[in-house]
Amino acid sequence: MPDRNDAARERYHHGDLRAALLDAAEEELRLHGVEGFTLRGCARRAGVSHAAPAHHFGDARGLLTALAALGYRRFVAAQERRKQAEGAQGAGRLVAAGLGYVDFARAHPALFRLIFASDRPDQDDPELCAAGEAAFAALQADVQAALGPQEAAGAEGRALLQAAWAMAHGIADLVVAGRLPFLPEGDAAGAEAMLRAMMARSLGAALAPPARPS
Amino acid sequence: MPDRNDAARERYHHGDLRAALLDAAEEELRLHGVEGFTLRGCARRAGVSHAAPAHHFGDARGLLTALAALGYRRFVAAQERRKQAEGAQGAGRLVAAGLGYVDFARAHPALFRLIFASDRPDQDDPELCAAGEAAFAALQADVQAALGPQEAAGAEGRALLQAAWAMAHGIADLVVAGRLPFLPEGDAAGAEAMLRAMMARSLGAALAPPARPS
DNA sequence: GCAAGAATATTGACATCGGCAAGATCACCC
DNA sequence: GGGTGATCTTGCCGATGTCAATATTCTTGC
Repeated sequence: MPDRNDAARERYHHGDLRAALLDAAEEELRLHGVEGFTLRGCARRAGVSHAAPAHHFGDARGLLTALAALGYRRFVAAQERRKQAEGAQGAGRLVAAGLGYVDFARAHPALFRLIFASDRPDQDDPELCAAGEAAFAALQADVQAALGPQEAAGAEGRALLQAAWAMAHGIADLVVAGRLPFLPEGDAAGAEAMLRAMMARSLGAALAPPARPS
Repeated sequence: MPDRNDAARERYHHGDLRAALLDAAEEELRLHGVEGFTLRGCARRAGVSHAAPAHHFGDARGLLTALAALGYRRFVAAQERRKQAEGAQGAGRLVAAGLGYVDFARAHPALFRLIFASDRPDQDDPELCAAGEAAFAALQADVQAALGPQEAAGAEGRALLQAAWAMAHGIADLVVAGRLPFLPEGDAAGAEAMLRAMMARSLGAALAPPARPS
């Protein structure tokens, strides 16, 4: 194994082309969007021939599926980061998760669309399915934190889960599309307060059940 | 003008190729999605050569832009239909509009994605801009109906508008993606009740301001 | 050590796509 | 009824995704 780190790109065998292609694909996606994504462009960016990706991903769909799965895991991580950073408890975890949802969409708009609004990834792929199920499980756990295991399993739990999810998703998708009209551009704190208020609204009475009714 | 209705497809000049191409494009979009959309496929479906669309729409983007504008107007009409069918008043108009929003997304998923989640239409196109502004104006009018012109112009009006929009959009986009887990498939009335409850949740206190607090 | 086979990457080919240019056909107007 | 502009076709080009054939390198067994 004669050091393959610096001289990797000069050799016939790349060394870690799979990871390099995922990096290249992410950058291509960022620059050109899902609809301008090109397998040959990825290969060029990674410095290999146009047919090289096939050995690692099969076809373009395979590469985009792997990228979507990778992005999905980062999406869950962004929500987790928010929850931990805020030390959120109870229903506050749902609010924090929603803000993390939007964080991810703003940071990686093309990846967000690849995951949620594209037919190109293979939704039956086991890795992608697992990533999606992990995201759903985290959401269910947050609903439990908000309502307790008893309520969370019932109709109110389902309603809360769907409402929080739909609100977060709607905000995120509209932000990516540049269609949230009153979101302040320069004012990060103001924007955050607005998003927080929108999330809180979707939670309804769940936000402060043990407190007095104001 | 020797009757051009039945024999139109046999002639060198089509007669109304622009409209025929829009029909063909809608069907192609429905079948293959935005990402599988093909200008040549549209031309084939309309029974003309592959270069014919250029004379009416310039390029593929032009055709998709015109289709998006057309779809946007239908999208507004779907919301209007709901509001009238329910005879909705006050904040109920926002709920009805949200249900119309979802109606459209379910009936025309690919068109919905073309409008809200695609970079291919030209968002600076005057016709498309006008359609978008009409949709926004209708939403503003519904907020006025819910809060009155006074409140609607203030911060609460902006918050209500964005919350209702984001909730409706989130539901619609998740439905199109097949990701609303608890939406009953066969039970139309149950599904409608669930969507209605989600919309109502996003409106917060605005739903029944003149009534007693239950 | 080293040869055989597997893994990895390249080259070349093909069908299809979007867009352009040149030519054919038709409608309309004076 | 002839000309002019609009409409449509044909042919072409570069780019793309995928496949087959080939070249290079790694690994494994002996």
